[in-house]
Amino acid sequence: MSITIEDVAKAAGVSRQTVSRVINGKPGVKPAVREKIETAIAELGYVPNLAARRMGGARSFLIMAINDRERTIENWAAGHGNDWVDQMLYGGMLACEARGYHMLFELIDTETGKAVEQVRRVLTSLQPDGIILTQPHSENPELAALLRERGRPFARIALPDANSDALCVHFDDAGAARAAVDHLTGLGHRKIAFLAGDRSYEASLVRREGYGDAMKDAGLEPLIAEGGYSFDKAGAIARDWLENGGPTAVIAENDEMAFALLHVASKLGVEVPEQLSLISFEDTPGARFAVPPLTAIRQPTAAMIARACELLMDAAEGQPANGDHCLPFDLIVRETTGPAPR
Amino acid sequence: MSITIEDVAKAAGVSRQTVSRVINGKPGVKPAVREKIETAIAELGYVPNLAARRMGGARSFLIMAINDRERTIENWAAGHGNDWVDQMLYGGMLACEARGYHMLFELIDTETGKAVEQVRRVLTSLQPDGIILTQPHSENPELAALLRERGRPFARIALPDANSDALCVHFDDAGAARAAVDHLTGLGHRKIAFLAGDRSYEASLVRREGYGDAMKDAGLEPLIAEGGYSFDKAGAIARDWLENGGPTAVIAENDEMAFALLHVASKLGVEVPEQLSLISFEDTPGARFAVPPLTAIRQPTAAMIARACELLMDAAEGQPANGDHCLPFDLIVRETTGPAPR
DNA sequence: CTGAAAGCGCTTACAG
DNA sequence: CTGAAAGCGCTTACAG
Repeated sequence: MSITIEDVAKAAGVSRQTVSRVINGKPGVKPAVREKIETAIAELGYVPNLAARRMGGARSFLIMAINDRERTIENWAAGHGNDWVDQMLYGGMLACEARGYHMLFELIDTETGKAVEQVRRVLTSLQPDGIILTQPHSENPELAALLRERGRPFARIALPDANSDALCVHFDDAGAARAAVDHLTGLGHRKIAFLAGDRSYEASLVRREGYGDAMKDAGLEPLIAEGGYSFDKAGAIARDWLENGGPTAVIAENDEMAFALLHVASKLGVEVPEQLSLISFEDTPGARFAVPPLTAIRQPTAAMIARACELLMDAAEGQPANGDHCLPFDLIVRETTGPAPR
Repeated sequence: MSITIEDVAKAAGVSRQTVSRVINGKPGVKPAVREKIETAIAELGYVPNLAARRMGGARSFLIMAINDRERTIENWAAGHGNDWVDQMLYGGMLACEARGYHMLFELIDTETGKAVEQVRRVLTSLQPDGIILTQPHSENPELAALLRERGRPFARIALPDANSDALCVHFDDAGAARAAVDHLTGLGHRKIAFLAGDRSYEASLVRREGYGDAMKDAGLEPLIAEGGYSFDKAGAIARDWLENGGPTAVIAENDEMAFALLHVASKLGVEVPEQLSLISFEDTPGARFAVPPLTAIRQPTAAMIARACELLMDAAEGQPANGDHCLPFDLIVRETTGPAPR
């Protein structure tokens, strides 16, 4: 029912292998023949069937991103939107499309046993040419082992792992923490706290370190509190700080905690940014709707996924990619940072 | 390299057709044999290769949702998040997954010529079992014609089209408009305006009608203004109303226009909801962040896409689906509606 | 109830 | 530079 390679071959008066060569941009076809084939393709509107290509032994032209099932669904169900997924699709779909690939997107359970089983299934049912592991799957060594064993190229969206040379794409967490500190010291702040997330996240550790180093370099005393990425925990910490002459500036590891700070400050009549400056490390769409709008580090999510796709497509085409790729972040200054109060 | 149907057949001591029957849940396999095969499948961890299934002449197990390229990318690029895409994936991915299908998501240009060409391409490259057409593609007759000509089941997320019996899934726009009016009259409002979007959208027309009928039934005078879904246009209209003793309540067709109203009201010192009540017809995540949070009609996006997927999977499995399917909406009362001022 | 045959639309070696 | 052959992992009729 559809036009096949055979139809093109017939129309161009050649064999189907020759058509295949042209489709795949392979050398060794006389220019005149190539042109005849290209004309036939255009006239017939021929488009190769990907399933058949795959069966023939070629690539699947599929890049699969693996996301955390629970967290993703939770966000969707709450109607919160999901900035991560949006930016991932933005970066990934366009990168794939540009080279004739398609991006697939799977929800995988966090629990290792289930995760391995589920990834195994999609690996064989869909046969993706490359896999992108996002948090927290990107830090799961068993998943990496499975992929390596299957010989499937994969990219971790995560900080480099000393025990592994797997391809990884990330951004400069430490540098971003330092940039946040520098922005604040530039405004005259000296009591700058870091409202941290969870120690089980590698990135959180690195950010703390970047923060600590920057503070030390500025001759300031670091102050780190554990907010666990939670609104309530962060709120309690904020209340303690604001009621007891704590920091004049806070760097929060995610928007949720930044919102808590804003909330408590408003309740306590502490003005932002006049009396308290605030930087978030996340910048979801809500950051812009906050009152006042949050100054924030913007992670290059779309760019990281796009890069991962590029590297995986390169690998699928025979140029194995590896190493770690660090992408630049942005510090977006909005309205929650201002000169330190005297 | 992967386990194939042949391996299972060998392990169970049967032919591969018999295994195929079991995989596909077809009748005519002796219970004992079926069990033996199922055991082998479990032990070997066999998972069918979808590309091969497709090539063998079966389904592709792919459902493809077609979205507006420009609008989607625009939202992503602005870092706005994209509630529609999120809810679409939420409803669609889970529905597909539950029956062993996968949801694919394509960005297609609005311009008809390009759209037809692009859809034609993905149709033959990916061979989806079903296609979901979302706005504005769902109102493009050429796309519907192409799909019909190809014999591919498709569902329009749109209001029923009198000229077509194509499967369509939508929600009760007119009923939602009426519910908004009723909520407002229940609060004592009598001057209730409808801030409409664009006449080129079928849904907008239907909502106007629902609004008009409800007003008439309540013995009230309808007042419709054309806001074109635009912040600026809506702002100008709002200013005119608020400065000249206009309506005490407004129903806006999208959040953008509702935000404009809020913005102008705040500028003019008009208190919401004390002096002005407001209902939006969209309820993106931003609606909750608005000050005050918006009372809104919530469209059942996830449910509509899930339903479309169900119907298309039914069709792929031989139970052709048709007709129009109307899903219920929610009126979420937050803080922008209150008793009419006296 | 079960199996042998043919074929889906491609690609990969292998000849020439 | 080009083509004939074999095969990828399945499924669909068709026999028995």
